[in-house]
Amino acid sequence: MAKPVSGKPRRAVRGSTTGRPIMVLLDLLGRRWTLRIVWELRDHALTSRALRELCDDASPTVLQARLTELRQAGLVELQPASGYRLTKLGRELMETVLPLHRFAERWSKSGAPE
Amino acid sequence: MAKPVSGKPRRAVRGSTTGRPIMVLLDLLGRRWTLRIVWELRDHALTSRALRELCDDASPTVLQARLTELRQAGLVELQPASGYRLTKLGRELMETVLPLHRFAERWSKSGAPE
DNA sequence: CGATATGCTACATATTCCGTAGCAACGGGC
DNA sequence: GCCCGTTGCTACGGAATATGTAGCATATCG
Repeated sequence: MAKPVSGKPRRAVRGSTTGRPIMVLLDLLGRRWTLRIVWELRDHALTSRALRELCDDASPTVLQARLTELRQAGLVELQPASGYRLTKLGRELMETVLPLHRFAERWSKSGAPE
Repeated sequence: MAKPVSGKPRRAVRGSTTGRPIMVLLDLLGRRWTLRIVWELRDHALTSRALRELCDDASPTVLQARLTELRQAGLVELQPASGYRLTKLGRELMETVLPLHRFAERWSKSGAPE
């Protein structure tokens, strides 16, 4: 485990210059694999490698970056024993994202690209 | 690339090789500006240029690409008079995404990066 | 005819992502 | 001790995307 997540401040988030929370959030979630990661962690902790497999073997570089971002955002935490998992806050996010599943089903039957 | 939206199907969506609707959807939404676009269209139609301003002046290249994807996905349509707006399906998506706003507020007070 | 606004595109530059490989640290079995 | 498998994580070069600026064709208004 290299870095205590608190390390670098760096420019808040890409895009969204306003700082409005919703923009920061949309910006954070609108990155490759971020939503997917949260989704895969929805009901069990996963090791970094298990997570990678579930994410179509996305490259560890990005996954690691996303995981760091998500940890800085307080949505994901790393448990020495079990691996990565959603924090309480992360689980709240999951709650609000879950309905997407039902929508996706409806969507795939009406307008989704194949 | 001037394409009538119905033109080519082209490789379904990046990543998500499974084809499960939720993956396709997460993949679609997990792209730069996609979520933001849907958000900005949440309750009024916008011309491409107005949309651009609202999206921190993102480059027209990506926005145009995203808009095309969203149109192919049946979530956004272009009205000659009023500009871009959500379809019925797009509005349903918006419904399921709206709770993010409230979450973002809570989040910004507990764990968000500044 | 301008003048203005629309949707959309070209192209070169920056940024980001991918894929492969590999590291250091921890544990278990022997 | 030693080997072996697993963990989290990183380096690096090439591929894919995004950015920024400019501009096109069309349409609408005066």
